[in-house]
Amino acid sequence: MSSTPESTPARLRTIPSRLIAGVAAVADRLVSERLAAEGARKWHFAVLSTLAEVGAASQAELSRRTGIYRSDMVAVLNELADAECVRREPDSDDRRRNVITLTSTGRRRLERLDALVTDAQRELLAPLTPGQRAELTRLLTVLTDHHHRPHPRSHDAK
Amino acid sequence: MSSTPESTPARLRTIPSRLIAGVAAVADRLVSERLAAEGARKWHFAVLSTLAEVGAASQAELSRRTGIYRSDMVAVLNELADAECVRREPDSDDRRRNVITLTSTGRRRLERLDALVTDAQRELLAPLTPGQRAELTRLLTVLTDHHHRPHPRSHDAK
DNA sequence: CCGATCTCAGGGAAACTGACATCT
DNA sequence: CAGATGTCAGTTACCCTGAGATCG
Repeated sequence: MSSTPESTPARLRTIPSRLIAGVAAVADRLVSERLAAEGARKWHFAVLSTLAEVGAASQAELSRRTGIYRSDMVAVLNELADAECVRREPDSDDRRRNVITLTSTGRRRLERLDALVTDAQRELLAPLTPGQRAELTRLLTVLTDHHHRPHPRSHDAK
Repeated sequence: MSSTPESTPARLRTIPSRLIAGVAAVADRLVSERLAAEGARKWHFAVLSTLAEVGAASQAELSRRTGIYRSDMVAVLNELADAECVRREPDSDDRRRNVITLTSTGRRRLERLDALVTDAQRELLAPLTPGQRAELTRLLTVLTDHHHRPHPRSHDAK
């Protein structure tokens, strides 16, 4: 198998957290490479995808739904707005907020990015049977649901 | 349960690469927090664990086996050497190399860190039955083996 | 000359913290 | 007043590149 004379020690290789980190790295690379071909990054996809599903939203809401920090959201939205994929306008009902809206340009861009992401998933899961893919998704969902938010990542209010 | 009215959109929530990234983040946090209680990080554990399994090794070999970059390995070994967990001495057979050896202090430290890491795995996989844990490990192993190294991460020659 | 090893000097993306002014 | 929001300025850990010096 491995052409290298050296390989990861058995102890390390079977530690679940390391196994997961390794697969996550592969997955991330696959997705990022595909998106980079269109000059996009995964956050762009996450934001566009969220907007398409829930309609217009404030930046804080987008932050919670995508897992991107408020602070980092600013730059992402700047990029998307520069590319005319979203519009950012002050909310007249609540003047602290900006209302982010998906443009038709953004919708078309999302379609392309979505295809790339789907492609990457196919490549990632290629070695598994359909049943195994479903089982993997199921197990991962159980884990995320269980360890779900006491996590700092989505800035949950308490 | 989430007290927030907002949640991740269905489309995003079911994308395998995002699912995996989420679990990987949880896993990483669990492991890192436990190790931090002993003032250690995961790289320390990886290096000590590798040394315990394969005996003395050069830095480049450690780099390949653990997945840490040569460049970053320097600092990790400095820390481990400062804590007297490893010794670093020039190789008399090949004077380009340093031979890294696990000390008895390092061995004791590894025992403690290993317990912490094992603990973190237990917590991570707590919501799964033993059978599910085995299945998850199996699926992840299939994926890592299949996507195995055309990867840049371990500086494979060729 | 070619290649491997160790080291250092960075860059870039990402995760995260803290602070501030503005608004409800 | 407490709390949410958008923004900016940071830090930290990682991932990764490149280059130089030494050596086989």
